[in-house]
Amino acid sequence: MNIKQAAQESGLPVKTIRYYDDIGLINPPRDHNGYRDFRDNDLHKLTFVAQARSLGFTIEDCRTLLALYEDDARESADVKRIANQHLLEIKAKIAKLNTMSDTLSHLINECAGDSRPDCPILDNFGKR
Amino acid sequence: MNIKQAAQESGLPVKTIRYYDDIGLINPPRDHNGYRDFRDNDLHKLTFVAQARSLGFTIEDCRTLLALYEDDARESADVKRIANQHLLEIKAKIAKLNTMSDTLSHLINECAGDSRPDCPILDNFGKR
DNA sequence: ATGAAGGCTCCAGTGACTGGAATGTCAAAT
DNA sequence: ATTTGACATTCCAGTCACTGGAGCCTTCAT
Repeated sequence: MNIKQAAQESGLPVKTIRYYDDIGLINPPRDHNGYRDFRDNDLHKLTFVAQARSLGFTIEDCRTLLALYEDDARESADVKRIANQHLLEIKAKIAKLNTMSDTLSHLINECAGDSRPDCPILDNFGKR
Repeated sequence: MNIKQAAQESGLPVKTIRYYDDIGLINPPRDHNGYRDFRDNDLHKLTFVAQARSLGFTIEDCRTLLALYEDDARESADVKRIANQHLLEIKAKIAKLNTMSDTLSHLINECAGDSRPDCPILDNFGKR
């Protein structure tokens, strides 16, 4: 299967797939013409990575998870540890964004938003 | 005032301040020796940008907001519009992260996390 | 034979810094 | 007067995960 179809099946852009090959995340064989030839195995890896990335795992996480995926002797505890660590990071981000959201909402509420220059948002930014 | 003190007062790293100068966000005058000399005005801008950045505004937003900050004839509606737009983006990010968090939490709960290889997390990633 | 569509590689850019090297300046201690 | 150390400067490279584009090659249909 050529790269375009692999892109359609995995939902990843062609460019991204080539990038994943460049960094050694996948390693599809090549045809006589140099074209990548995607088999089931490569396609699985692509969907795997696509899923993991959509959950916010880094590429390096994906590399580790893929290795575990391929390792019949893995221990699910290893996977769970990585996932838990990542979950904590997600939650930390959410907390930070919530704080931002609250602060910003408050400022926006205070601001008249009319043609006058007075603006609590800017006033607040100017404060130390 | 030298850059180090400006960094302490604004809470920004020295490197970041130089970077803000490079990209023209601030424009402190130079002493005879080439050292930047931060005055009240520059310090205000630095704290302003630090605040805005901490709320997640992009550098380009900061540039616009700074211009409004310095513009006596501004209309607070302009500021409010930018802030509202940004608030929407923050909320979108939160929503996305919440989805990730939920999905991941669910998978983690399903995973035994012991020495056996069976792992619903990996299983799910393999699915399309 | 020609043209379109798809493949390939390589280079550069994104955002917002951050680290490091090489060099210059200043104030204080010797 | 010199030396040391802290601080300043610029410039280059790297981060992360792509993304866009140039230039070229292959395949397939007309």
